[in-house]
Amino acid sequence: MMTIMIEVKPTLSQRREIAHMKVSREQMGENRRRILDAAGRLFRDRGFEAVTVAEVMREAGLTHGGFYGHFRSKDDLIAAALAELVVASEPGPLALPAFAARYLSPAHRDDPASGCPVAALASDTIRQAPEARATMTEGLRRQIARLTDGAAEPESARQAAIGSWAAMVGAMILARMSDDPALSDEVLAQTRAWIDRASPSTPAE
Amino acid sequence: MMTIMIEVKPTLSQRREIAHMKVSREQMGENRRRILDAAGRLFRDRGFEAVTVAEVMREAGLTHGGFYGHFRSKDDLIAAALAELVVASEPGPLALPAFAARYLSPAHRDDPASGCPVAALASDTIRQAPEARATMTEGLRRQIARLTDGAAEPESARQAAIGSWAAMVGAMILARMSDDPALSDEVLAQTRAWIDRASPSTPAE
DNA sequence: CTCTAAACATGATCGCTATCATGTAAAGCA
DNA sequence: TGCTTTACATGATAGCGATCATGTTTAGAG
Repeated sequence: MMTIMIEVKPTLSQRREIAHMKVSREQMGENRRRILDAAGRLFRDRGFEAVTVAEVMREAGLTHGGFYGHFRSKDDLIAAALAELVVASEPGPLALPAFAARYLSPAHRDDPASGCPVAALASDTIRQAPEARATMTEGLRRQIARLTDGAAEPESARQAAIGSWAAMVGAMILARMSDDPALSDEVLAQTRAWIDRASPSTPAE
Repeated sequence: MMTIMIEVKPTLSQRREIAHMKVSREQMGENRRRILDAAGRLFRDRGFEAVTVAEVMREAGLTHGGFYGHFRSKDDLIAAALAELVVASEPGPLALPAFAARYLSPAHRDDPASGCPVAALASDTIRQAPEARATMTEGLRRQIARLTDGAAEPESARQAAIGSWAAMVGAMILARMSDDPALSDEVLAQTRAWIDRASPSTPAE
């Protein structure tokens, strides 16, 4: 779930001086990707509601008018952006203690925009359109699968995967919610220790 | 955190036929409580943004005009409603396995409006005014205290309290997010089992 | 009992945002 | 090369929602 940080500083300067133009099909595809990427970061940073369509387009280096040439509606963009975020994570196995250590880091807490979409958007998704919820549910299945991949005892591994994944998501939300830095740090560290203690010992990732 | 469900079907009929009136100081206090109660339920159910001031007032049996006689702004209402929700929970100790069982129930999942304000509103609070975040942080401290109350070894108890509280909040959010009932149920059950397994065995609540 | 202030209802206002309407120029086909 | 379509820019539109303005009545002070 910890998506790889992608640096996309769009070369909007290229388009800056030209007014009214049609771009190549290739450019259009890149523009669409830029929109999705900007949306993914903005949504994680501020939630679905607080982000405006115009703002996403601006971040993507375009103006608000062209938006409806790419997406049917803002809800459509939300669904597409979530799918992109969930699909973007590679399906490789995740060894629990090492993964938890990375996930529960202050760096991750302090940078929601390029962090886990579940920690950032799960609550918002609850009230979202069915398609968005379905995408996140599929992401949850995949995450459980990744966390149980290569386990000896499937049953206890599944319990550990679900339990520690819930703890990671909950801890990240609580840590971001807390305005007391010490308590916030402690939530991360203690949850990490808690997961380590309860996890079947696994070699490094 | 699991607030007691309070049935407040206001006797607005009493006010229905009367137009333009000043109410007694006592009535005003009751009205304020009604507003806070309605806000607390609506916010938990649909989040801060999706709930309108007019809607809260309607639910409280009043009209939107009187709102600013009670609160400075919607943000002020949010802060007050959160404080009410967090303070309302009695400070008694919570024995972990029993509390987790109640918390991680399908009934709780299916009724956010009268359920835990943290599971419902923690993510929303992250982007809220400082006062709201401070209130929730204080609530987190209290919750940790309640979960560690009466423990033999303070250190490991604190770790267990934080770890399992994070797991409970995370599991509730994931369970509400999932559109697959079976998976949603499983998240609750497995997280509960995970907490039980990792918890120092405690007698019944 | 009078008078004043309070508490709430009704009815604006004002800004913000999703979405649509129109124009333009270049891409891509014939 | 000329024509048509398209991708995007610019400029509305329209509805919603927080907040304010005003009026009315009665609680509460004297």
